[in-house]
Amino acid sequence: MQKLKEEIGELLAPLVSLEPEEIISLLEVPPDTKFGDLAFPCFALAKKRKQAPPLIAQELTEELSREKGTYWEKVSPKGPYLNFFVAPAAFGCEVLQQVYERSSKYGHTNLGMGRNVPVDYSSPNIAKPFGIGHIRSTVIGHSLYLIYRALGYNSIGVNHLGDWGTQFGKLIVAYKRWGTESELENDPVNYLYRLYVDFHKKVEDEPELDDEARSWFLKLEQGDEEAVAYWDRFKKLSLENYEQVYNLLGIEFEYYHGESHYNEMLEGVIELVREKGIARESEGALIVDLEPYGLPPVMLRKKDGATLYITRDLAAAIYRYKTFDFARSLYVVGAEQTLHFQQLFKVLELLGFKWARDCVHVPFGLIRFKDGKMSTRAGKIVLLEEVLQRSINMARDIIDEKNPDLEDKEGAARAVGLGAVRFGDLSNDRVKNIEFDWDKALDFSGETAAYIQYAHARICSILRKAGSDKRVWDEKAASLLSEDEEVVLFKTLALLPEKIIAAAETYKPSILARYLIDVARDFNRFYHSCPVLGSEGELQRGRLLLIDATRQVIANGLELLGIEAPEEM
RNA sequence: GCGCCUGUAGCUCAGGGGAUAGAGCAGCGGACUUCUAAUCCGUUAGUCGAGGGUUCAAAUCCUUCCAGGCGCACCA
Repeated sequence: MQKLKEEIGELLAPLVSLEPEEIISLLEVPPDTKFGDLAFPCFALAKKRKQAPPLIAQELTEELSREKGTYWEKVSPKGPYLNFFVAPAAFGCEVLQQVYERSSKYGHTNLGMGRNVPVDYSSPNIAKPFGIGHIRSTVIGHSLYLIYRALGYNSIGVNHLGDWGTQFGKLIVAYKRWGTESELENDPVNYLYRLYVDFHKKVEDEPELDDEARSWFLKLEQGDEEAVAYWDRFKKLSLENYEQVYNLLGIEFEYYHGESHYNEMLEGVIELVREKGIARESEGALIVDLEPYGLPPVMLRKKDGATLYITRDLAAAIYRYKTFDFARSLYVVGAEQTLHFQQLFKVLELLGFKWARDCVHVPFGLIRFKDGKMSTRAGKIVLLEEVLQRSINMARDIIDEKNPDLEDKEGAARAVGLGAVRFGDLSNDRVKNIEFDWDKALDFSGETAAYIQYAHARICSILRKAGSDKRVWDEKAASLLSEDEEVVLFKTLALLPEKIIAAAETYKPSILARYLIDVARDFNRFYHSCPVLGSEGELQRGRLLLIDATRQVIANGLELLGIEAPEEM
């Protein structure tokens, strides 16, 4: 598609006295393929030429009537638009050859030139179970990590564990007051969670518990032996639980640098802020006044001397820049922390760090219950493991029913079950809140991962039956594809590279997810009207190339969403 | 009170200056002796939250209002 655009840019440039790049950026896709495949809107020329746009389109058409390009074969005016029609044989051939040659790298580019992009994602709070609320950061972040990697960036997964903070004070108080060793041993994470919930219940009647928790956290920050021992234990037990989930999801991080990792750097941050003269004491605490920038003040140190979340985030940001010299630094964190990141980036800017503008908060909406927000404190939470397990079980049931003879049922059930949960989070715009609903989370019909995976499996099945010897590049066969369904399909396949770029630029994997739905739909239509194995000779070879390319596009796309593409299901 | 986000078909959502606003689900009716019917085809459905403005052109940009969500100094 890019080649076609470039061709049109070069072609039109002398006629309309615009730069080819300008023309390319003006080109748009018509709402209906009957109009054409790419349209040049003539509004922009109206003033310059002192002519009505439809007339300009008309004239340009006449000037081009004798021309014909490599990838387009016809232009025609429609109202104010100059519409180009692709030359199916040449274009299809080009697309299929690209996919064939680049195979698992089709759609990948080297835009990033190997520059570093740390992606802060998942980042659960230690001592709380891994809830469904954390899946969004995990799944969206991981997909962005993969997408940036495909664009030639060296993405670096950073799990900014919430392994520091007052919640540890709370846990220590709760455990010391009413916890028991045996229960902790028995089911660590859930037990810690229960202690946490109980703490918040009891604090309503005994507000002094809060002070006690704060003082335990202060002890922890000061290296008190008992406090550190508790902290260490709670952290280890929680990490073991998270790792099970990460293993199931196939996620690894380059760094598990939690908040505690930055403890030694906090004094330096405070020093730096003082040096730059942007902080002041207020009511015994150290704050940075951001009022001139329309933001509330931020507190870097409490009156009792303990630091806060943002102090550690400042240290982490600086550390990441020093360590990675990043092109961009992504924070895949819920939208409820938007203000926090505005403040964080503003303070970095005030500290004189030019790279502050390369820090990006990638927000996403909350997952909510019908009756309100999930709350760890109140114990209202759905465990991620439970969702994943139920989804896998459901997929297994469907496989038992639809494809009882399948060999690797377990693998397919995992791919489909996990894919469904992931896709649910990736296919809609991240900023919207999601209402958690079991039926929806476990729905495998319609616009879902299963729909895409099914198309993939069907293709694999045909290719298996055809035999691998038939899958060789054959330019003549590829240029034979001219049925509507064939043309629509390879035109869609041509879009993968630009969709990956768009997803990266907007930090929205949903663009890729929606695109894959289109690919699967176009394939299914093709499947129902154009027999592959039932066709013969060159045409069959051409169709095999087409579906093989489709398979490749789906596989490459799903991979970037972190979703498996099973060969049978 | 102030700030940020969201509001599109009965439901869940795409589209984020351009041509007739699109999918899925649900409903109804069709298509398996033929490459996996987890599929496909047809059909019903809209004051794009409301008003005002900018523009040749607004669901899309600006503005006011309404509704919901999320934040706003000792949590993360």
